[in-house]
Amino acid sequence: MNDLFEGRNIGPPRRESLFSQNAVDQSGVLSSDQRLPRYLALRDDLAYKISDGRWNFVEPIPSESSLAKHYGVSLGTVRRAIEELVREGIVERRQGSGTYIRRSDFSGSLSHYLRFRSSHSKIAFQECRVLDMQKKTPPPSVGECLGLTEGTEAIFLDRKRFHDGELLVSDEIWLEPSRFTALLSLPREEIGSLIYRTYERCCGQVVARAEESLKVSVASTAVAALLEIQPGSPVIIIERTSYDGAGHALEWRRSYAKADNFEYRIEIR
Amino acid sequence: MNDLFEGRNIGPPRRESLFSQNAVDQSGVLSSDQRLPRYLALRDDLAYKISDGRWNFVEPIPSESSLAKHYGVSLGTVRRAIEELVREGIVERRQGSGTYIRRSDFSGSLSHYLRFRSSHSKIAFQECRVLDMQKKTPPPSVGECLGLTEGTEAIFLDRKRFHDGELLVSDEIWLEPSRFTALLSLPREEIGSLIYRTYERCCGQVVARAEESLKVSVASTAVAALLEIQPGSPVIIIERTSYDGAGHALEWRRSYAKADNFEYRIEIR
DNA sequence: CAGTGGTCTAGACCACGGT
DNA sequence: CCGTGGTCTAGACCACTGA
Repeated sequence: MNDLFEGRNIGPPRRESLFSQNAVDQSGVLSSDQRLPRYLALRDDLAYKISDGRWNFVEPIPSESSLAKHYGVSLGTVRRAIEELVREGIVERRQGSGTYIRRSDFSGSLSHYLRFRSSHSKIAFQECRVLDMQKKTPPPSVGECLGLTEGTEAIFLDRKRFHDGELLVSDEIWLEPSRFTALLSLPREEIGSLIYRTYERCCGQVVARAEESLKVSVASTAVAALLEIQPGSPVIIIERTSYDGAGHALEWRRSYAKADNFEYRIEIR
Repeated sequence: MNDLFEGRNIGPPRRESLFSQNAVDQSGVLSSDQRLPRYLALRDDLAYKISDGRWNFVEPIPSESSLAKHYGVSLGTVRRAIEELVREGIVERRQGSGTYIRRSDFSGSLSHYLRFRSSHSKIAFQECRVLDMQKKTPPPSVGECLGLTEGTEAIFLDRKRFHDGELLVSDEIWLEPSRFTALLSLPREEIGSLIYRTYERCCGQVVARAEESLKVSVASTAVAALLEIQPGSPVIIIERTSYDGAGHALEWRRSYAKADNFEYRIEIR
């Protein structure tokens, strides 16, 4: 039970302040940067323990009061640390139940902002098909992004997304090869639209975070063929790099989408 | 001095709880929804006082301790309320100095994400020119957005933005007429690129918040002429509605930009 | 019903900013 | 130097969840 906690240390009393009531490293806790506020040191330690996979998604992490007791800090400090993690989207609180590790649902992804004008029904029918999956040498920039040495093969997927039968998005996906070998033995039909859940179920890889960029271009003949549109039509290009909890790149992808189906809204403050 | 505070009430003791130590409406304070947590009631009251312009941008709002005393709540509750306002971008704290009302700097605006490939110099030279300014009847959708009755004239501006001498963005701006009449007597040359500062200086109108949407299209002949590009080239269309602190729409604008100069990046969690 | 997070208080010291 | 926000503690009651 106590091994639920073993990890890095948060830091000794830090700052020789008079009011540091707690002998802070009694129970094998605390140590790190010192000048860092305790709630941040705690945040870092919790983030580390979350990323190394010792806690799962279905059970809550240890309760606030047990954390406070374990680390020898006050409840308020624990709450502050957890608030940070909530703000960062790493964790989510459920009153009466506990604090849970959050998986990204990618609701902030730019490809969420594709409108589907063709769908007159309320529920847009979405279908995903993986047309190709093989080991292949990625372009140098992609290989570098995945942390591969020059010339190493990666896993390549060619995927198409349809809405109400209309082809809207074409994805080119590159995966870090050593972590995703299990995927290659999976029939292509079983890699559905929830590809990140497949990564979890089949390869034990959890995407925690991603970076996306969006730009606009006109379809070359090659891209036009991918999307079954006229060359010269405007297309949206979304590139995404996905990372696990430890910050290692797992996936790089580039999506081409018809530009007339895209609208993005934000609020500025 | 006390009139710095007069405004709405936050609410009587709300919830007949035993631990409600403070006779909460002694000094003319508190009242509102009741079931609302106090820190939210306080947040609402502060937001109201900020929006009605009783406090300015150069001085801090009353200190946490004076707010706590005035409202008869604890310091922690005041801090929680202010944290909300910070999170919403309404206010910003400066340690040792005070808490200040924040003006939006629009750093989150989508038009910030225009890359300027033409500029090889480090500093992109930006120039803004207002080509036209007049009273004009806006399209019904714009008039409605500004809260005008059908057929009422608004103030229209045609503005171009250049980078290193190259025309990149064309703006069509519509302003709520009664608040911006002073603008009409200003020479067009004096409305620079910091148009929101002009609104403040010249008309006393402060933009607190805005909503933006982005979509992609191909240039019609009219738009192609605006941007001096070929018809059929891809263009970015950014529409923005700006609001004052009380939530009234001040400005509606639509910007056309060359698509090949746009790249937007986000992080997903 | 026990346990979790949510709200709230009261009061301490610290670090920073301006006078 | 004083006043501001920043960190931290200790302990209370409330509202919700799930067994």
